[in-house]
Amino acid sequence: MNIQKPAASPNEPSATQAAYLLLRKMILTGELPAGEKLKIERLRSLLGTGASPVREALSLLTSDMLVERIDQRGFRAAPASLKNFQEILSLRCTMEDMALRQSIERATAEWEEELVLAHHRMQKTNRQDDVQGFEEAHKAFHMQLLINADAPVLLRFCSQLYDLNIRYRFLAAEGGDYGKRDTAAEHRSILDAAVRGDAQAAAVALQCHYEQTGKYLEEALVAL
Amino acid sequence: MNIQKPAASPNEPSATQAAYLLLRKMILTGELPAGEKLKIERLRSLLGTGASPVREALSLLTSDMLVERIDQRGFRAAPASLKNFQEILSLRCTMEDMALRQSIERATAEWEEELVLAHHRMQKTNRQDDVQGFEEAHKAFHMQLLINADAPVLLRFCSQLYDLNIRYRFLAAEGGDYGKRDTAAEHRSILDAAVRGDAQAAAVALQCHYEQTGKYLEEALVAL
DNA sequence: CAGTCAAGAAAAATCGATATTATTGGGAGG
DNA sequence: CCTCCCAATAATATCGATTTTTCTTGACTG
Repeated sequence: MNIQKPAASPNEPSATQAAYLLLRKMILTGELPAGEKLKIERLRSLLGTGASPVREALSLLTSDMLVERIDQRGFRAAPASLKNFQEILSLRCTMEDMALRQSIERATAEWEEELVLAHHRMQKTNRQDDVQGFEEAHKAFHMQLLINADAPVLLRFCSQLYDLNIRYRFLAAEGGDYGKRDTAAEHRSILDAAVRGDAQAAAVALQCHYEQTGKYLEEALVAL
Repeated sequence: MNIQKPAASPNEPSATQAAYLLLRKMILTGELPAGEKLKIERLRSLLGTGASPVREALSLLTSDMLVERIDQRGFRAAPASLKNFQEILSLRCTMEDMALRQSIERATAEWEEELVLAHHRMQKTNRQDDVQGFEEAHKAFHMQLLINADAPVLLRFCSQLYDLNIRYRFLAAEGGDYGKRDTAAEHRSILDAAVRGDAQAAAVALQCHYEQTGKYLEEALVAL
């Protein structure tokens, strides 16, 4: 007849999941600085949970290359370096290029609509106003560009690399100032090319988007 | 007085590490079939250890895409499919190509020597005789080809993809029969080109190596 | 007879305590 | 004064038991 369990408890996530999400966010935003030792006891009390979920969450974060695990001597937030940043940027360029082209090649009406939607949602968000919300929408847009490639492993890699990159954005500028760039225009030209079905133009626009990001962030990262 | 640890034991690995290595091997070789539910209790008794190390090992294997984790309903061995195999093969082609070219570009005497050594060790091993040993040597050779690229993230991806691919080899043919292929010759031509410093030739030889593998395995995998 | 629901069973997730291993700081010997 | 070794300390890793959550089954209702 009706929905069984709508409101009250919409599937509470496990403690591990909660810990995973929170720790991930803390590392991405730099709240847990790169290279920092991650002591179980400290995180345990921070999260108000037992040691097991914490350890498991950290193990999962290892997969995302956000945490390093050294057998018998604990965990630490993955170190950051200019070199690492450059490698990530370079990998993103080739892998997202590949994914984007495949995605556009297989374009469907549904995908295009979702893409336009994702772009719209991102536009509607003001980064100054709601960093968290913007970041989510921004990632959603970029992933939507690629998702139609129907290549789960490639997608996963791209998602990982995206997150690793985000971390450097926070590292470079606490406030998240984008400088003088007109990212909105960059996004729009990618969107337009994608919707037009012009894989080549979209790929070029995306590359350009990344080169700009790279140039901008490298300046800020020389301090590392 | 209290004999703590006769230096004899060279750093016993943690239970988690042991569990990780064993489970990984069992999944790669198909001893734990693709898609199979991985019940903690069963693995716990199999490994003769507690639940925590098992769970942690499974969490780590998630990073390698060898295990899937579904919140609150446990773990299962990653499913296998022809499509997944093809994606992995295709990704390997582009990523290893990239890594190999970079690696050769930066060639040094030490690297070349290590490469020749790795090749020699692989040649010396007979797969019929010692599957485990051959597989290790084979992976060592392929990774040595790429290691000089000095790109840790890319290397990690390649290593992951290699392992995922290995799994399909075991899936396709228990005995590990390589059919009528002369893999030794293929390996040699890659090695020769690499040592010669001819990145283009090496990359082509490697691609060829993979195409052969792909063709061979696809035949055996149609059953999936 | 199909669908619903609840009790029981099974499994996952978590906790609290303990065993193990690394790290640190201080003192003896060189 | 420095180095090396050892005890004290801190942190990690692991265990065993308990708590939730999911899955199964079978009786009941419409």
